[in-house]
Amino acid sequence: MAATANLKTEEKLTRQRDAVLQVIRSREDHPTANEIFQAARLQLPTISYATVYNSLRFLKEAGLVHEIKFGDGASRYDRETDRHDHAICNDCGKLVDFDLPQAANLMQAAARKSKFQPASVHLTLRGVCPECRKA
Amino acid sequence: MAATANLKTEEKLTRQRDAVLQVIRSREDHPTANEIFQAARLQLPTISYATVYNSLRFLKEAGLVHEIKFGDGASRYDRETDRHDHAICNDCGKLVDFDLPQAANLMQAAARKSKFQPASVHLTLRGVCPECRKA
DNA sequence: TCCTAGTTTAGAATTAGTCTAAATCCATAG
DNA sequence: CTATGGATTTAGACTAATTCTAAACTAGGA
Repeated sequence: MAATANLKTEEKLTRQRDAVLQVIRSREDHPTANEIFQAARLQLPTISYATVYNSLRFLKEAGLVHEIKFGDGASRYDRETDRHDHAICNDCGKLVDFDLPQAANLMQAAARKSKFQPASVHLTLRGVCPECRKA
Repeated sequence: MAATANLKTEEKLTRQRDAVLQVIRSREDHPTANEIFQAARLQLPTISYATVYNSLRFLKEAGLVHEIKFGDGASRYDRETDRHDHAICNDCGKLVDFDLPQAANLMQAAARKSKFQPASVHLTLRGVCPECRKA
């Protein structure tokens, strides 16, 4: 029941939604909607593209997955829902999670400068990943 | 000639490219390619969509404008090319620039954690803008 | 069992951006 | 002054990601 712990009683983790969730939880990387669709189809051959998107929206709103958008192509989905930061490789596009607690501490300073009521902060490093550095 | 100061001798700031640059420089906000196209057409009625995109790529590579991608719809373009951070309103999508020099100082720490060779860092605050907070 | 609300499905529609090929521009060589 | 060729512009076709639509399906309560 761990998977449903965050769900309100009226929310249902249907077969399709669970399949999408399991795909994301089973992967180390950050799959796109299309990659999730391909993988989910192995379990549930009739699942449709639209259902994958519907399920992703549902899971996101339930706080079970995290969406990462960088504008470079498709959104990616992350099983890690705690606050964290990202590094993106300028050469190959590889996306890596890491946590820099100091970044979280800058939220108040950022709120002061921008006059926004803060909700979250997120730091993005752009650079070259270890693999591309070698090549 | 300030506009062309950064251009290599073989690069040309054509009429179309200059029109696109002037649109971006004349605005306080961060227009999308489509908004730039609409505005540029007032000056240069035959300019095409593709030329706006070609010009934006050219200006970006020349370092005269900055592209901001958040995955929420279209890329936005910014006349501010120095390093800076952004706040995005979760309610209305408003995008605001600010500079938090402390964020730049986290580049080395982020590089260490991620093992990337760092190129740039950028902090994003999500929250509610002053206008939406009132409403 | 029947009803209804919510969910899933397939495919059409939309949106942002890129590609292509023909037309045009413009600097320079003759 | 004119011809030439490389770069640029144009219009529209194309692609990729995502959302929308409407019909079919499903599960739980009366």
